[in-house]
Amino acid sequence: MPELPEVETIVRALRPKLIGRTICCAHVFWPRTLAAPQLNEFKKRIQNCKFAEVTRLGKFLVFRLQPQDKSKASSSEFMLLHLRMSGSLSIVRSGLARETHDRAILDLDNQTELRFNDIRKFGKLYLLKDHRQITGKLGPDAILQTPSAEEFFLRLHARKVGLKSLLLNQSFIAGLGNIYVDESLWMSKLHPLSRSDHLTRAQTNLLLQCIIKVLKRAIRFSGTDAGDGVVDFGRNKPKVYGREGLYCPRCKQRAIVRIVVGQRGTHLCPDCQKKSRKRK
DNA sequence: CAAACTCCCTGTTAGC
DNA sequence: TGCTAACAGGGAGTTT
Repeated sequence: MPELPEVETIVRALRPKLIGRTICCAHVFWPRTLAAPQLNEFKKRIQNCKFAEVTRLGKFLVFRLQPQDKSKASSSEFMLLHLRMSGSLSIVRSGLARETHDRAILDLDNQTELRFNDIRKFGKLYLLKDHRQITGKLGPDAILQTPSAEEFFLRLHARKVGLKSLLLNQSFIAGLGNIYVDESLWMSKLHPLSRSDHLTRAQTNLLLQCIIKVLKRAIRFSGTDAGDGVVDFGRNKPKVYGREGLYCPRCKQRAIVRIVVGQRGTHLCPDCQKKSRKRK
């Protein structure tokens, strides 16, 4: 499940291979992958565009494309891609047989292809003149736009929700998914159901530091091995995620438990992560 | 406003 | 062995 560190890793790998390449032709094999515009217009507008920038915002991949047709006005196009659960990208030499779950392919001008493969078909592709249309709904990117400690405290206190739900909410902070929320809460010894407006300044400061630490470590390791066989991003192993029944690596007193929070499997140490008492 | 539920999907796994 | 049902989950949308 690609979250911020995995998407960052993908961006870094793709950037040198894509910058300067021109798209010759686009193919979409699963229509619902393309969120906007319609297929005909997508193919027409993306053809002869050159990759000018490869970045990300939250979990969105953001490709800035420069149209090459001299006849057209040459304002940038933005191709946005959200990998959701099972999406992945690869660059292969052209002419190879299509893989089973390939949903879209861009033919490039150097005998290679950019392929989007997505088993579960949840991924979404956009081509937009103004990417703020989509990315404008995102909260600050956890790494690229890290909020100040004060801002973080105030925003947590502006809401009255369970911590985990809020950290998963991309309009609150962008980039965290199920794994890194569980890991960040464990590291900061906070309970996923603690209310966001009950945290002290010390706690919100610590939480912010832990989020940054967890994400940067994962980026350093090119992602996290969730142990689900879907993604193998190296040797960065989670401390609690997917480790139900195993001893907490910090206190070594209690086994990790799994609860459900907002329909998401949630892993925590019942000893380290006590739910904070309600303040009177 | 917050929480709960539904939908989109398919590979994996538990249960019979 | 072979089948079916449950499950996983990001995010948008709907209902309570």
